[in-house]
Amino acid sequence: MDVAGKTPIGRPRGFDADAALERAMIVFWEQGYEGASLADLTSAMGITKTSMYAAFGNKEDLFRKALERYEEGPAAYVERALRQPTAREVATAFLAGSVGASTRPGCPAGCLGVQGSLAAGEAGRPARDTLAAWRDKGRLHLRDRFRQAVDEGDLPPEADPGLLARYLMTVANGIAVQAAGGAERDELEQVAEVALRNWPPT
Amino acid sequence: MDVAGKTPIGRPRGFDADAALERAMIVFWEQGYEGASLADLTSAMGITKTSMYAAFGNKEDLFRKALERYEEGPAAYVERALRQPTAREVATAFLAGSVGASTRPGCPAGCLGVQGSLAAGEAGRPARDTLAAWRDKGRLHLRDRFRQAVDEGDLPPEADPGLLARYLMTVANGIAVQAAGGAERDELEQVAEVALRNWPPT
DNA sequence: AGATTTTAGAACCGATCGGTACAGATCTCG
DNA sequence: CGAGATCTGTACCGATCGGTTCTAAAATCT
Repeated sequence: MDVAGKTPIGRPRGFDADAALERAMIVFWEQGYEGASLADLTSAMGITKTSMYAAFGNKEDLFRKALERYEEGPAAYVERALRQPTAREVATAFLAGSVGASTRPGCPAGCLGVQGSLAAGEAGRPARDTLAAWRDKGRLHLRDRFRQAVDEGDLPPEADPGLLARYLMTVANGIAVQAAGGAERDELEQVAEVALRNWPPT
Repeated sequence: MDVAGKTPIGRPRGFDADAALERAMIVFWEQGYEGASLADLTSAMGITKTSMYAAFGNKEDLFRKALERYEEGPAAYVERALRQPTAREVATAFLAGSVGASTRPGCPAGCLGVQGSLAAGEAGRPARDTLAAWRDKGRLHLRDRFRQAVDEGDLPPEADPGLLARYLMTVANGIAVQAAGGAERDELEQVAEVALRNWPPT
C-alpha cells in the first residue's frame, strides 16, 4: 500500500507548508516567541490565521516546528561538528558553526535557540522551556562525544567531558548574545579562537 | 537653601518608590520586558497603574529605571571587578561576579541585561536596544581597563584589550544563558575557571 | 479656614492578543 | 453528476494589552 503517493482527498492546500514554516522560523528568530504575534507570523507566511491553525495547530506547535526546522537548517552545524574525528576538531567546528549561524547574512543575528525565548511571562513559558531543553540536549550530545574521546585516548584521561561540553555551550550561547547585540562575524571568530586556546592537548 | 530637606507640597505618596522599583526589577528580570505586563508589574509593586505612571512615566521608563537599579545592585560586581589591581584579578572577579549574580538565591536565574530583552517585536525594540547598549558599555569599560593594564605592563604588549574584553563579555553572557536554563552555581564556577585558564601571563 | 497641589482608585479607552465558527470554494470518490 | 472531505477567507469571540480620564482623598500653603 502506497503510504505517501496518494493525492489526499478534499481541497488541496494552496500554499507551500515548508516555505511557510521557513518564514515563520525567521519571524520567531527575529522577534522571539512572545514578540512574534500571529499577525506578524501569518503575514510573513502569506496565509491566513485559519490556514495556519489547520496546518500547524497553534502558535506553540508552530514554534516547536520552527525550532525543528532551525535544527535541520541553520543549526545543522551541531550534528556536523559532532561527527568530526577528534575532540579538538569537534570543539573548533562547533564554535565556528555557532559564529556562522549567528551572523549569517540574510538571517536574523543571533540564535533562535537562545533569543527565541529566554525569559517569558506565563504565556511564553512552554516555549522557553522547550528552548532550554533543546540547548541542554545539544550540551549532552557534546558531553557524550567528549566521553567517547576520553575512551579513545583522544582527550587526556583527567579531562572532564561534562565540563568541557558546558564550557563550549556557554561560549556558544555568549556568541549568540553578542551577535544579537550587533557583533560582527570576524570579531566573534576571534573570540572563538581565544576560547579554544586552552583546549586540552591531545 | 535646602534642596532636599523640604516636605513636598500636595498629598504624599503612599508607597516606597524604591521598594516598588526593586519589585519591578525582579519582574522584568524574571519575565523579560515583553513578558511582563503592567498588571504583573503593578501587582508585584503593590500599587495601581495610575500610581506607577505618575511615579515612573511609562513601561519603558520603568524598565530603564529598573535597569539602573540592577546596575547598582545585582550588577555592581562589574564596577568592583574593574577596580581590581591587576588584569587577571579584574577578569577573575568579573566572571565570578557574573556567576554570582546569575545564580543568586531569591532572585531570578540569569541576567536582566541579557534576558530582559534579546529579541523583540516592534513594541519591545527600544528596550532591546537599551540592553544591547548597556552590555556594550560594560564591554568597553573592560576594554579600557585592559588598555590601561597593557600600558602598565600588567598585560603583555601584544595582548589585544578589545579582544580580551569581548571574550570575557561573551563568556559572561553565556553564563547568563546557562543560568537561565537552570545551570547551578558550582557548575558555572567551573566554567569560569576553565575560561580563565588561558589568560595571558603577567 | 480655604485655596492649591498631588496622590489613589476605579472605570474606561481603542487596539491587539490568540483562537474559532461559519460559509463558500475546490478537491477525490462513487 | 452528486456526496463527502478538506481548505480558505471573513467575521467574530472574550480577554488582555498599554495607557488615560475623572473624582475623591490627603497633604502643604497663605
